[in-house]
Amino acid sequence: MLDTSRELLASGGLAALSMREVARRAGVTHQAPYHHFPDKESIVAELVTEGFEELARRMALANDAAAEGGKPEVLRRAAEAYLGFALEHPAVFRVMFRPELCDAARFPRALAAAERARAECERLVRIVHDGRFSQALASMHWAHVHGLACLVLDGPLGAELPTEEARRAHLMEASAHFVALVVAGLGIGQGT
Amino acid sequence: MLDTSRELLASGGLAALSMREVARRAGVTHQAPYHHFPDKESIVAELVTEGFEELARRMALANDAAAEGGKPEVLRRAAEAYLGFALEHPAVFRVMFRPELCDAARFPRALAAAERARAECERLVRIVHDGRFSQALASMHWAHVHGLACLVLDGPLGAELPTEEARRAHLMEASAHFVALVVAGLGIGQGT
DNA sequence: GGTCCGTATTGACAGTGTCAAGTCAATGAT
DNA sequence: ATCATTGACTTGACACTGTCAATACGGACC
Repeated sequence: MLDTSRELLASGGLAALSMREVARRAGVTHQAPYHHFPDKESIVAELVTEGFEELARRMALANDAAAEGGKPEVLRRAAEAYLGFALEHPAVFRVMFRPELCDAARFPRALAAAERARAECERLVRIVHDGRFSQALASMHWAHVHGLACLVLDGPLGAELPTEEARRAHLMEASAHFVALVVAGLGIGQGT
Repeated sequence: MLDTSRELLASGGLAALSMREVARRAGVTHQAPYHHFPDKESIVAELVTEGFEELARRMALANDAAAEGGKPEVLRRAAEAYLGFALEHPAVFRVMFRPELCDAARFPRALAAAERARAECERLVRIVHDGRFSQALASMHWAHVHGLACLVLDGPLGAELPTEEARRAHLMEASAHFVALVVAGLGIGQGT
């Protein structure tokens, strides 16, 4: 059932995800899905929750690389994690950042999952900036990867980078510039 | 007519923008708008076009500050221009980056306007990086402001920064960090 | 055996975008 | 002056959506 919803969302975007269509694909009448989900928003919320959980998982894995690879490696892997998720699940990613589709007050699980991803972002900031943290710094890091993801999915970059490899390569190149700036900035601020 | 559409979009998001509602507000029947716009997509496309034109205008103004203020000032003003537009016209901004709502092939004007904004971004890169340009560099800069805008409009930042002043302040603080990194990176690469 | 509950069905309602045809006034050419 | 054309609008329909209401079925439990 959720699988069907995921397929619909992935194939035709949010417009293709309709209660009646998932019922059709399940071979039941249009009202049957309402016994498993109170309304359409609940289905979307479930997909959003799963999305944030998966994203947080990937971000956590990237942050765990701090021990072996050092700060540049953490930044590289974090970007790879975030952008990899966006490229592999574009439709889910888009829906995750449209709060009007999934009221936070009604779906605390979705909010908690998003909070988890955010916590990983905060962890990254502390790792990279030697324990220091500010919301502005976190926003800067998050905005970098998020902006890249948005631009390649729905912006001008997406139109002219047709293959997934081209997109990945371009994103990692742009991200490498950012990482270089950050490590250079760290080097100026102090040693290491 | 377009004014009504803008109001609806601004007040209740894309969901509130319906052909029948603009007809209602104009005091005519539901079919009348179809004599001025072939379909709903055309209205959205018009709003998107205007949006990109205004955005490009603001970006151009920011870039023109190169003569007086130097690179950091250009970067600051560019961020202010982009984020200011997003904060002042959130609903239009959101629609501008949802290509499924406005087929580029059908609406070349919208595409041209978007291209103009992009050209201003390229101009900024050349100004800041002493004439050098790469798509990856441009993506990095664009992603920074675009990511910030998306996060504050629809992401976790938006929920806890209720007033517009708080949002503006936070965005400019995050952006200042980025600008500092860029100028630091430039200082390392060469003199100046 | 009877009751309850989860699952499914049928049928309806309001709302949407959009097609098709018809009305009606103004305009311009013959 | 008459007539055809054009543009703005109306009426009426269709298919589609999410959702509410009432109804049926079938197994679990007392």
